Amino acid sequence: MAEAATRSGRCILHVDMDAFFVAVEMLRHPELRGRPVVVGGAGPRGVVAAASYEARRYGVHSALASTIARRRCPEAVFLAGDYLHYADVSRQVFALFEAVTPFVEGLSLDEAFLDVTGARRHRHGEELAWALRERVATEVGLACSVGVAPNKFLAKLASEAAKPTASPTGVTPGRGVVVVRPGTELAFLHPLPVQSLWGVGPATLERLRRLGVVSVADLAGLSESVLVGALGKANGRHLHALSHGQDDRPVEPDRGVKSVSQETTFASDLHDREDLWREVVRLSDAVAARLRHLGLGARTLTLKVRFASFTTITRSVTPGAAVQTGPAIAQAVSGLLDTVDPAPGVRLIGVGAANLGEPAEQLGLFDEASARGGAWTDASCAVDGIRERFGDAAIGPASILRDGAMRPRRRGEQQWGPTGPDGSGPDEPIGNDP
DNA sequence: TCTGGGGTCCTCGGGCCT
DNA sequence: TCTGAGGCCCGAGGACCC
Repeated sequence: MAEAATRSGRCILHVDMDAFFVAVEMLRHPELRGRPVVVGGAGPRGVVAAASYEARRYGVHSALASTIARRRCPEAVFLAGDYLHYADVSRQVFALFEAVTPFVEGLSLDEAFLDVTGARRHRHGEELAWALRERVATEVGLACSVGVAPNKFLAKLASEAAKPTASPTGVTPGRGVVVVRPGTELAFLHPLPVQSLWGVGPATLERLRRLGVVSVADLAGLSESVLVGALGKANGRHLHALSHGQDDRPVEPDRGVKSVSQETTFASDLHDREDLWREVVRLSDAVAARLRHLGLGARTLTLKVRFASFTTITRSVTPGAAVQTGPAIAQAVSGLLDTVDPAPGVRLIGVGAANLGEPAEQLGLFDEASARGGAWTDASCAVDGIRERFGDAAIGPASILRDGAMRPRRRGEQQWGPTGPDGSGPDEPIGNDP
């Protein structure tokens, strides 16, 4: 079955930065090297975004509640994180990727697929992987792990196998580069636990366990019809193909944005509709600014609410015209907010925009401006210009003002959870100083 | 005091139309 | 006029990923 994956002769690299956010912080704070370091939300509802391998020895990992992380590793240095700086460093790293091949598909700031099938005419895939790893280390100062394989999903598994590991006894350096050669796909793949596969999360794992599936080999032993019956058509077919090493998805350098959203978790639950409305206006404004930056409008708007019980609901509306201003989005979402009862307590609220396309004209406040294409569009462009010159905090919707204080927030700020009740959060490393 | 933020994709049910 | 089938769109939510 691996033949299908190799017949095309593709060579894909998956490059994954090692503990990226933490590693970037260590470039700025060399004194932190060798210490347990955690980047993430430091407030009562924050989560870990990244942990150094020294911290992982204590069972600290990404998505772990910060409170638990502190309990497990009290001596760790906790950093609030600086998303914008990480994005800057990411651009440097991606520039090195693009020097190897134009076919680079970024998955996140710290991870990408590279199709080096063409570049391989000059050098072997493995040679390219080692050279790239070396360049990232010498020119940016960061470590990465690279998987080399005939398709994307095997390359991803290979890079995982190349990574360092941490256990209570210590940190074991990774192999750096792992190659899955054509003809060895199934030997590499089948011994792995089934949850290694892309798309097998807790829910799917539980269903597979009921079928007696533990390893990828077990999965490969089931027919496609059995998997479709258990997991649905798309997921069943997908996992059946993966279990046989088959993955024909191309590396896509320009994957367009499909949706834009912004959400926020409150340090303490909100019960008042007015408070929620202020947040909706602020989030709508932020989403609109990003839409304008992308030159897109949204036809579908979604309100997301997570209650104190952690149950989450979404409500969406498709008014018709594609909008890209804060007031237009807030207006559409206001009707959705009216259907929500905040009495039980709301811990998170979010505004999303989907069904993206050419922006339509907006309803205007002023006739003259409306006739020219929309007052809110004009006003929003002016706001964009002010923010460009003076920063995001310089201007915002008046309706989010309370007690004379606006609470602007930049994109990427507080990426990993709310700060304390007073809005404070650590900017400098906290924990036991050296 | 457990559980963030930003995405993508899929499934399912209901409404509408032919 | 009624009914069922099928296609399509929309809304809601689940699952998964980094």
